[in-house]
Amino acid sequence: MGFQKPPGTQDIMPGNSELWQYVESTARDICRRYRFREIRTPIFEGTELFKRGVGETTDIVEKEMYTFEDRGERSMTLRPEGTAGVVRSYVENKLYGDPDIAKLYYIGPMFRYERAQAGRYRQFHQFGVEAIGSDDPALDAEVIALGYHFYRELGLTGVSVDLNSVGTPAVRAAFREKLLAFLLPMRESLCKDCQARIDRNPLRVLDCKVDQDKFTDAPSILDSLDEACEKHFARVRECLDEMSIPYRLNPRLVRGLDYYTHTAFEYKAQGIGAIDTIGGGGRYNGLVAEIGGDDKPGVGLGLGLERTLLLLESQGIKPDLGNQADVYIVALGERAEQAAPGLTQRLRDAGIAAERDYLGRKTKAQFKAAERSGARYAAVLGDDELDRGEISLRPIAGGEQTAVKLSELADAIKKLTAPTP
RNA sequence: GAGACCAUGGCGAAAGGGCGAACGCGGCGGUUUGUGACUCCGUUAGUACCAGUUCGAGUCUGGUUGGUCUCCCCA
Repeated sequence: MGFQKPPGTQDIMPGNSELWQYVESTARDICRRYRFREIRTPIFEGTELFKRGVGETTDIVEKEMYTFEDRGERSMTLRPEGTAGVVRSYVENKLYGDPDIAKLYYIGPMFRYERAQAGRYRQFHQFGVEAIGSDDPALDAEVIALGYHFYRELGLTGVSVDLNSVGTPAVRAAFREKLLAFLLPMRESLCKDCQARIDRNPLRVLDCKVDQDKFTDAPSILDSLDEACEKHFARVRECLDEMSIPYRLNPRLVRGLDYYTHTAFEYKAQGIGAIDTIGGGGRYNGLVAEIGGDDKPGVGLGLGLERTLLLLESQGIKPDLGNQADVYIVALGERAEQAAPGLTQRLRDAGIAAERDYLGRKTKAQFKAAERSGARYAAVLGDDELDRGEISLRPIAGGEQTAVKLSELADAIKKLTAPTP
């Protein structure tokens, strides 16, 4: 029957879109305070960018990208994450030439071809920030703080920060060997998934839910860090402590993108089905060079907006969205209907959210519509009022209606609907 | 990529092969030619789609599409 939206996508309808706007404006205001500025990059890029940036062997690149050939026979991909595009833009626009580091944020859709489930969609939205140009561990901490601040500002509780250091590529390679030496002998005793993971991504085996207890003696990456990594990580933790940002050390935390170095972190919360990660990020010191720019270090995060919204819902948080009308014009009779458009326009000119009936409905139905509109007052216009150059303001919630001069209607409404503490 | 469950009006929800698809909410109209939230009355779908079994299917079978959830992985 008719057309349907593609699987794993959503129509964000009125009533819900206001909630999105609220979450987005919260993100923007956080960024204003942390001095991150918005960047808007294309939602598709050349496929090669993601292969290079995200990593050829990641799940994202191997099986989740929306890749297509454009009419010029170039391979394009709908962005599966935000960092690669931002870094590309950083390099292309030569931001490395700026005297200050780049502190950028974005809000927008991402695309991954996966089976949808609670909190997972094929088109989803991320709020992300990237700070490029400094290796200061304080910046890692600031990015972590920003995300934590965002959730707290929305009123969410139970959001925790998992923190790890994944070192440098050299550190990781060495650790990988150590880990394999530990895992391979016990290979047969591990669950099926882990046996497969040993080959693909041994670091992830430690995260297994089934075999948790078998890994108590497993080597920890935190013990394998070299001096520079360790120093950086220690300073990150020190900064977080000073900022009063709580976190949980999780040496088994591994992120799904290849570009992370040193700091890696995830925000976790319960309440979205089987999913507990609501956002994450980390440092990516080799990425800018990989994309073809100067060897600039960077750190960033990406937060799932759908997951944030889901969490708001599961925690029963309902912000006042301010999507109600201020006044509803009830027109009684033909003359009133004649006068209604002009009257409505004058109110809107004065900054008032004015609604009226366009379906030729009877009085009773107009009052019901007035109630639905959320307006606190109905402005009732009939022949009597019209003759006297007046209009009646009737409180929707009940009570006496008062007559107001038509010329003073806007002011009267403003006075009546002014926010009262 | 694999699996489980589900699919009736704007919404919620009945009908476990058979009279005109109950009921509630909501909408519209009337009761009350122009001042609503109460009452009463009327009205508002043919059961996601396609095919099959049957005298007869919303109810059984198969397929398609979509949804929910889970594994994998992540936001």
